[in-house]
Amino acid sequence: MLDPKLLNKSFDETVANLQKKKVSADLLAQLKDLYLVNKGFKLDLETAQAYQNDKSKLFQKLAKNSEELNNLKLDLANNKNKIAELTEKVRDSEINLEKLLHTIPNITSNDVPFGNDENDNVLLENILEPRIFHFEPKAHYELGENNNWLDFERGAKLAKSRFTVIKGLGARLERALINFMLDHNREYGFDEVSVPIITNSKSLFGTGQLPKFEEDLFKIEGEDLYLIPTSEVTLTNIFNDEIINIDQLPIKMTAVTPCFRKEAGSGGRDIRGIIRQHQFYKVELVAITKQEDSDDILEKMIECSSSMLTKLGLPHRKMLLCGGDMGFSARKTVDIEVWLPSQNKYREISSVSNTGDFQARRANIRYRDGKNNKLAHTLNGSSLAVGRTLVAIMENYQQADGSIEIPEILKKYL
RNA sequence: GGACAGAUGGGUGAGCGGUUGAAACCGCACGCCUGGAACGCGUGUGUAGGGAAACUUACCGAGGGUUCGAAUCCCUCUCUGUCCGCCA
Repeated sequence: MLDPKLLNKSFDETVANLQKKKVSADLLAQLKDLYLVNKGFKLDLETAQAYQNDKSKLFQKLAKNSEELNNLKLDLANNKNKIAELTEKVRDSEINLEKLLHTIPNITSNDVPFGNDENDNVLLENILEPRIFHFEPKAHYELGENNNWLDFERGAKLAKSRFTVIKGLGARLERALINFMLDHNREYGFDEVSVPIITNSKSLFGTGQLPKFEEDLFKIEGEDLYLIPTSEVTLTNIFNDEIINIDQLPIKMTAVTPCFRKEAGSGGRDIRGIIRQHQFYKVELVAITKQEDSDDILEKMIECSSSMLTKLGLPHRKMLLCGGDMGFSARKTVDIEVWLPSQNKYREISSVSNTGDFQARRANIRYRDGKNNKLAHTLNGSSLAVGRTLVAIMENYQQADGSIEIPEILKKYL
């Protein structure tokens, strides 16, 4: 959540910054007005409350049925009505303020470039050269069916389209990848955590999925519960409404969970194969840090994910996202894209973001720094989407005869 | 799912409808004591908002209600514990 004080104290700067994320200046001006109106009502309310509190103390001193007491009663009855009115006004103005505030994305870090979409992202680094094929490389869905790893029809039969049954060596490879990734992350200092994959609206609000992106989530009927779209939600919210002791920071966690996404609005994109599914495993990294440490830890998380691809021998590149391509909660995001020979291009396989205090303000995650409680910084990153890694291995390690070689490092996990 | 019990500050735990934002103890911080420490003694120590400050408002699981005044009374909900049921 945006700090509403920013609108009051440095309005122009904030407007300029949020232009990167396509937030209009009008909207922010409106937000500032709402903030000031609400503040005014609050002040009036507090004054009336102070009056009521103060005068109520006199009741113990005044004689029963005295004229003074009766007058006071009348006076306070009036004041009470006034309080009720003002309470209403404060509440209404607050609802209006929050409704708008909750839909404003995070401000971006200064080094985030302007831009509209993925074409304006900035290449940071290429790692490993794509292999040269002496035959026409097949798409993973073709390889998957030929090798009897991927069964799309049965997946659709069991649930619907965008669900897939993974079988045989494909299934074992998926599990091997998960184990390999978790071990790798532990070497980078991330403690393994096992979290619920169902979560409530409060947690989803905390990390920014709600209220704006409800249509992307699978909701449990009749309950305030949703399937998680990423374990970022449950990992980060482990600490919601808590004050963390500073010597526990940074907290670095990793988890594997299935993730569930409705993919509303993704239209016909990636309809073939397992690139875009309603359910997929993802190994996640989450860090909770001191304010001054988050930039460094972002770099380490990017390195953690990138080196994992290097170990797997998969060519990839790091892209600094432009404002227009960034997510709602992010202050700075670096995507890692893996080479897919069949598409002859790089596709997102990991996204690592520093959200600054945006999620911490929503989820109320703080740490004690001496006498002060400060909002923590939270970061998250896919330490690779498992399904997409499987895709990348299939395509990059395919042989002329249609078989798939197993990356050396995974052999001990099979 | 059924029955009962409970929810108070960093922790344990008192709280009568009005000097209780909250006793006491523990913890923590600082000071004194000491060569240094322990012990002991003293002082301080919740969160959030507003304000330059003085100060002020809200918060005792959450939300409502009664009252001039609610941690305290009433209602609803949530969670936790115990017992029963059901189970991986």
